[in-house]
Amino acid sequence: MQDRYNAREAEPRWQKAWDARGIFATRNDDPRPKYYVLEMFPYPSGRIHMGHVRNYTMGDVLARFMRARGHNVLHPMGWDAFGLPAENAAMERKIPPRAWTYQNIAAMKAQLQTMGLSLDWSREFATCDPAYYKHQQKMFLDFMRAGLAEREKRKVNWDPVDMTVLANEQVIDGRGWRSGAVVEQREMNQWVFKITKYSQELLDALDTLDRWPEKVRLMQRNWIGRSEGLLIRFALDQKTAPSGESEVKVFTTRHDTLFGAKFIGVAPDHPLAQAAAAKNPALAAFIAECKRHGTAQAIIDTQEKLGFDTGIRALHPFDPAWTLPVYVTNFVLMEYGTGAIFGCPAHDQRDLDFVNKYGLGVTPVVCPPDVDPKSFVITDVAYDGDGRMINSRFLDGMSVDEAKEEVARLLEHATLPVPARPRESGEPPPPYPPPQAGEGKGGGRLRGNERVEPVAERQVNFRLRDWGISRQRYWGCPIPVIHCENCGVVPVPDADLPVALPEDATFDKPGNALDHHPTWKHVTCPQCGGPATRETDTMDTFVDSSWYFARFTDPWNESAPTTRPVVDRYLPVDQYIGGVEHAILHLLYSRFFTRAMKVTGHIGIDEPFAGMFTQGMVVHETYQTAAGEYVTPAEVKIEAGPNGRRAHLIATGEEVNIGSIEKMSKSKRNTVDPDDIIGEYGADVARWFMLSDSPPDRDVIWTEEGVQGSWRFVQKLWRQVAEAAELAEAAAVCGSRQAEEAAVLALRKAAHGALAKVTGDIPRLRFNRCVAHIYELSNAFQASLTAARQAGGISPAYAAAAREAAEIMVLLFSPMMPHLAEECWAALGKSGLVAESPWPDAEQALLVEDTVTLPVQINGRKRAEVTVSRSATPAEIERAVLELDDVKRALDGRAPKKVIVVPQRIVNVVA
RNA sequence: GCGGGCGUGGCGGAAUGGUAGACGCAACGGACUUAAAAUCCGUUGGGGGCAACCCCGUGCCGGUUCGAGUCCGGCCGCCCGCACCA
Repeated sequence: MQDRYNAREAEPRWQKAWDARGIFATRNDDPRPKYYVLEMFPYPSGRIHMGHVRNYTMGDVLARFMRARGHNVLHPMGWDAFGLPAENAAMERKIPPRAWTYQNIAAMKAQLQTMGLSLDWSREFATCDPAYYKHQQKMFLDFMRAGLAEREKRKVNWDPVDMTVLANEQVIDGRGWRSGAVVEQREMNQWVFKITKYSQELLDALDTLDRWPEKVRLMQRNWIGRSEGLLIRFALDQKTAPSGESEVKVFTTRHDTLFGAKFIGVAPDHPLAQAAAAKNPALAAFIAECKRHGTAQAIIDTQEKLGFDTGIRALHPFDPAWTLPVYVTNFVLMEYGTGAIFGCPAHDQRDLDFVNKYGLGVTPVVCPPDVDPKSFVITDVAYDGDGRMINSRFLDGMSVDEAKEEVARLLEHATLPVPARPRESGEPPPPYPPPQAGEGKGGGRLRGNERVEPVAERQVNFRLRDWGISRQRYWGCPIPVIHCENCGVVPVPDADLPVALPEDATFDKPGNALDHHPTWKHVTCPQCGGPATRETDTMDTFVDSSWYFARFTDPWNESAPTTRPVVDRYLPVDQYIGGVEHAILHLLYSRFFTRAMKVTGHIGIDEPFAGMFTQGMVVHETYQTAAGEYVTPAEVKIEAGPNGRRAHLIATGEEVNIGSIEKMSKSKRNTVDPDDIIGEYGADVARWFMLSDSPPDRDVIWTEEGVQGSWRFVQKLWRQVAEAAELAEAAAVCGSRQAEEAAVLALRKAAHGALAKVTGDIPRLRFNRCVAHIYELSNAFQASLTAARQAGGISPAYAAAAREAAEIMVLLFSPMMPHLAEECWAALGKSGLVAESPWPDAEQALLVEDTVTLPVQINGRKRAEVTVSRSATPAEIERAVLELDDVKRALDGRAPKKVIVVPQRIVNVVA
């Protein structure tokens, strides 16, 4: 046996051995209970980074563990292969997106394979493969038929640099999430998925996802943004209203404050604002000014609330003699509610700031408890708490909730004439539950000869918008529809799928290469046979990743996206692992998509991911030269001494500044290449270090010292196992020694204790604790071996115990360091592979002690210990404790006030 | 502004309301070595004492409890998410 473990030589050897036996290929007819482990599949950028190493190691530990526990584990991998970088590469390097993508996939796959992951590569696919996206196109058509995919004229976020439309979620601080360019608003025809049909359901079902991080559920809850309120129609004073306008609809959650109303505020792009601006150049200028600020200058906007009096007056719903001025305001959003509010300054800070600026007055209508209504005034801090209604006529004395109910009740029974002109835009989003046929807009009932509608209706509003999926890009899944002058929008017949991307697109001008292609879009209409054009928009890449987890269950099915019995058996994913940056978009879209697939018969469940885990980032120190340039960790040598750490450039010896710890990034140059680490130390060391120290959901700091510590531990394990193997061989020839019974028992207890702890911690993904338990076992093992060596002889019983401990230890670290485990397993003379060995069961008898040592506290401070029989009664324990010298001294002859005995835990004497 | 999370040695972090600091890193001492590396053995929250031991200590201030890092209330700080959301 070698005295050093050679990872570079051993790791590829064991990878080949696993491969040869095909042990990670999952069979769909395997009858054992299934367990689906999935890590978020990567975008094929060309290189893996440490974040991937961490993510995939965690999933692999779980997969190997569950496999050893007898499950039919599905652990697949694929490629999120569509996306803009491929087109950028095409432009910059004249390499077609497809070639670039597959080249990257090959490189990254080779890297992943050096990690020794227990992946079923037979299920691998890339989303850019027509064999994948043809099913996606099929589902798009199914969604269309089910009313879940529609074409709408929409105001969209246009990224002028990427020349594409972005979803609201992809606009961050008014800038494109990828390009960083300031986003413009444009009206365009867009395909959308009707995710808002599921707003309530997506919200409600969050409560059932008990194995998701609370943080992620909360983020989704906020994103969906449900609010209950009242939609109130304010009639306009006809003398002041623009022609054709008779009312303004307002959504409010504070209808209790209606008697504190001082103005109506409408968004700059509200129809009423537009109508008023038509005859008022100053107003038009104000609106243009608002729009110009619009997105980017959030900071300035938050400070100053601006408005412009339209001259229009609205009638108070409870008092036609009371009119409210209608202002165009810069703090009301067209995108939320109806794009109009009524302002109650006393109980809303924004309204108060506004009113104070324009001198519209303040009337408090909710009086806090324990405050005298007569002296209650509001000057510059609004009161948004609970209280009793005041200054509110018939509402006076009610609570906020009672007042809300009363206002809603009265106004939903009052009526106003139906406006003459149907609204075009500014309609509220669809109410929940959806209106029944025959109800809704344009309806109303008759009063005399006049059509009337209620003044108000209770409404639930959601922040969530429909999901716009059209992208003006080449490298994405084509939307399978055809535009015909005669027939309109015609779905591509199923038989003609896939609508494949042309291979010969060119990328020499900005915009959509698919649209620029000379021939691709010109087709005949499937309905009338006349000339027609293909849709040249492709789908948002989030569509691709919204169902890949389902496709993995049967990627061989050529005729359908899924095979029902198979997909229904494997889903939901038991444990999904990925970065928190996908907490909203990807996870919410996938949840919607699964429901849409259910409606269209492709799947039998609602929730795709039963367990979700968000892992932390990999962070690293930064290094800067005196000139302020960042340098990479590889260029730096660190020296540590009692006076701290110093860093020098290896090349020149120049001292560099050790800077803050940050997420690994190219710009800070603080990345560490997984290839370098695996090449130098081996995959097991990289894997082990990723699991050590930090809890998996927190950031982990990558340090050279830590990696070296892991490397030393690998060598230590190897030596220990080797020593145990030699002991076992020697056992037959050694004479027996009875004195080692205690050593045998202690060693066995250490091994089985660690086994029990690791077995409990892996399914909870508490890998840092698993690592600590394995260190502890190794330390105990080391101490035991040293003591045995010094005792001068080894009994067969001890040799057997050492061997058992070694085997358990190897099995315990095998999910984390699978190559080393195989090498050790072979050294122990075991036949077969660790990867195919069952997980051992701890012997319960070894987990309990015959005697227990309890800490003894006096007045809550630990002062002594008492060792008693495990089965001792509290009375017996109390008697033993009172005999202790320390306790006697503390009591000084007096009787204790109280003695608390917590069985198996602690004793507290109250003196 | 709203919501959530976190705050423990030199550092990363352990600790079902029950012995605070497991385990690792770093540092220091010793053994082995001509020497170094590697390895092995030990020390390492602060203060006091010759010692047995004693006192203090989980961001700060209070509270509940026999007992609080953990629960409750109020501050302070950091991180994350959302944000004129009506």
